[in-house]
Amino acid sequence: MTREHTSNLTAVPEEIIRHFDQWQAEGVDASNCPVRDVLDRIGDKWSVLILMMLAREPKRFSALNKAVGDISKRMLTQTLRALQRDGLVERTVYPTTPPRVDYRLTDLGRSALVPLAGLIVWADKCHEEIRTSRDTFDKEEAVAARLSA
Amino acid sequence: MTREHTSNLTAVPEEIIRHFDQWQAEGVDASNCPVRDVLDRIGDKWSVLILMMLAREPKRFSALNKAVGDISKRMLTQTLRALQRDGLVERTVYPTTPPRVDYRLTDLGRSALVPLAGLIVWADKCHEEIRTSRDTFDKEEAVAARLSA
DNA sequence: GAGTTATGGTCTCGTTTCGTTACCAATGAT
DNA sequence: ATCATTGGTAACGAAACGAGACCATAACTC
Repeated sequence: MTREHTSNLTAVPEEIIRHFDQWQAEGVDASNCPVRDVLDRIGDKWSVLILMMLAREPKRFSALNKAVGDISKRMLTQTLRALQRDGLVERTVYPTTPPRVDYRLTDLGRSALVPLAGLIVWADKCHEEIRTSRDTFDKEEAVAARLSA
Repeated sequence: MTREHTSNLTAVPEEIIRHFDQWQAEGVDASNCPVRDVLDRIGDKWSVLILMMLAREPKRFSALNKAVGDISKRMLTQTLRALQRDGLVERTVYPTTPPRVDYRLTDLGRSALVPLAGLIVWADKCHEEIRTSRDTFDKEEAVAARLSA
């Protein structure tokens, strides 16, 4: 049993766990927890995606709209405004006609991508296992439903 | 050198950026992007919080309810079911009266906490800067609104 | 033996948020 | 004169969310 294998799966830094413990003791309401504050914002449906899309280079509104595919203009506007408000994204308007608007990451936005990259790698690695688990769960649920009917 | 500054302080691994580029080329619809699949799920309002709360040890439903504070029982149930379905959390029922139900992280759930910890550290470090940015943005917006009125 | 308490939910209902579609202003091309 | 293009807004129906009432069961209290 290599230590490497086990600890890769289960090594949550003790320091972080202590952090969690502390928050837990106080109760992590939105009002008193900075992590809540930040996670509620970028933890929405589109923010992470858009940060990803801007990683390499600035993009125009329409390019983002096309890159994400199933986002509506409404939500794209809304998400970009929120990211801009939080200082993760910068908006530049060129007053031509038709107008041209560029969105680019700020330093803060780029810094966010570092931890997000870790999450993305994890998601990519584990999504197969997750899908399998979902299938199993749904099948069991279907069986249970049939029994109770 | 297309990008002059910034890469010293905030290095996003080139490998990750290439990943983004690739997805971008195809357009990241929910249907074809594994990261979307996973992020849409755990990127909701409560999942990350609950994973955090379970980091140290299993917890009962009521303990989670108290720890998170402003979550409703409805959403707690819903979130826990989703996490269970995805195989991140395990649910154990002890058929006593009143019933007792434990929730604990699976190995997969623990493995998620590693990248999440990175995100949490980032959030903790940057939330002050983000708040400042919000204040500035809101103030400017207020000025703009007054001008246009 | 009636009332109280405790747990882990579910149900209902009103509010927020989201997604879809239509529309707009300004200009250059046809 | 009409149409296409860009970066959005406005309005409306649909879906998700939050607050609170309710429930089953049994042990304990009076």
